[in-house]
Amino acid sequence: MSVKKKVVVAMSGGVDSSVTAALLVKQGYEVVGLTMRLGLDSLSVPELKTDPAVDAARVAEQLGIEHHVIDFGEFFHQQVITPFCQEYQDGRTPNPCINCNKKLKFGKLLDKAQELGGEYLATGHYVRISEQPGRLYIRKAIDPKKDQSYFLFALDQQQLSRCLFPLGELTKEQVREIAAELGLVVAQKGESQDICFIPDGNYIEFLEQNGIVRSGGEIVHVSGQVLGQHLGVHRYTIGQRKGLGIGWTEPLYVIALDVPGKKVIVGEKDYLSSDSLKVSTCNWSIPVPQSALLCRCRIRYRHQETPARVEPLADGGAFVRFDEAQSGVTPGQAAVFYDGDLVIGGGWIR
RNA sequence: UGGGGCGUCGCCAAGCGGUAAGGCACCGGAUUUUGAUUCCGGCAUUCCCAGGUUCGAAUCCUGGCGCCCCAG
Repeated sequence: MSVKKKVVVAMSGGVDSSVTAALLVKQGYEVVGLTMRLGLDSLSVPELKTDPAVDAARVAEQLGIEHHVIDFGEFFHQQVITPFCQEYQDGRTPNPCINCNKKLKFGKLLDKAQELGGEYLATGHYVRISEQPGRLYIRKAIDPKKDQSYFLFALDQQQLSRCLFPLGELTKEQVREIAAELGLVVAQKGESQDICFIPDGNYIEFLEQNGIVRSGGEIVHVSGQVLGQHLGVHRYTIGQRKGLGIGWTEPLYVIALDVPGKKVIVGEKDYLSSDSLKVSTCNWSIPVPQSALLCRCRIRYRHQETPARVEPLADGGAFVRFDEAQSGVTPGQAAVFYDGDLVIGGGWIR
């Protein structure tokens, strides 16, 4: 009873993971901080002058906990960056964060946490875990504005059983207050945003510097009329409006990408609507359903989940039909299924 | 070289004598812990050119220039 449970906290040097560590210390855990290096130094913009590992170490020192830094650069590149580029190459729009959570944070990093003797791995995600008889579910965070359940849908029971998410019960405001009260050195840091390995947000440039070759083609209206030229299908994503450079009577959006034909198909907003979609490689928190079920489905982060009927397919995927057509169903993004606050499953839109 | 129509921001387009709407595109910003989306702001002292009438013209007149259509 007096033996403290050991928990490893993934510390990024930001406010959230720092408070996570602080809370766990307060709760009586033996906390060990662990910071990943992802080999992004060369990718980072010079303005990001603070080294995450240094900030994390300073916080760890403040909290009086052990802290380690580990280099996962190669793994990250192999498991996250490469697939990210490949998806764009194939005309899809990837969500690298989900993949990173599955493979790196709750894969490789979790393994490392266990090596360090950690019973759990804690992160600063805004999400909760709900334990039902024999099952663990990702549950939405208290703070709807910060909820990150969508990003964690791919975790399996094994992974969930080793996670701790203290921030799921708090609002961002509360987290900031705690950081300030504790006088954490990172209390004033801003929100992170964009894809972590593309700090300036210019993913097109990133792709082209990482092997994707510009290969131009036509911008074609759904009616067949050629409206212009583009420098590569990888520069576009479904639902995109900006950057087409076409003056039209109405705004035009990217409706579809034709990789073999090197065509970007555009059309008026109505063409973005779909009343159904297919997903592949579903991950379920509920027992794998044998028949269609009704739930709510979110097709992108910050999408208001909408009523849908999910029909499992023999290949491990599922067919999803919405009660009301949704705009901008995008291959490469995840469709996540909810039952109230609980994530019951999800898959990759294809 | 007969007849008709038209020429306003990169594109579409209001205006019809009273001192340049709007949409698209573009640019900037906000929002955003994926990509998009969305939101806010900016964007023609000037209306094909040159004269003329008028207190005043993109709007009227004259002459050019350039398109388009129908005809021989």
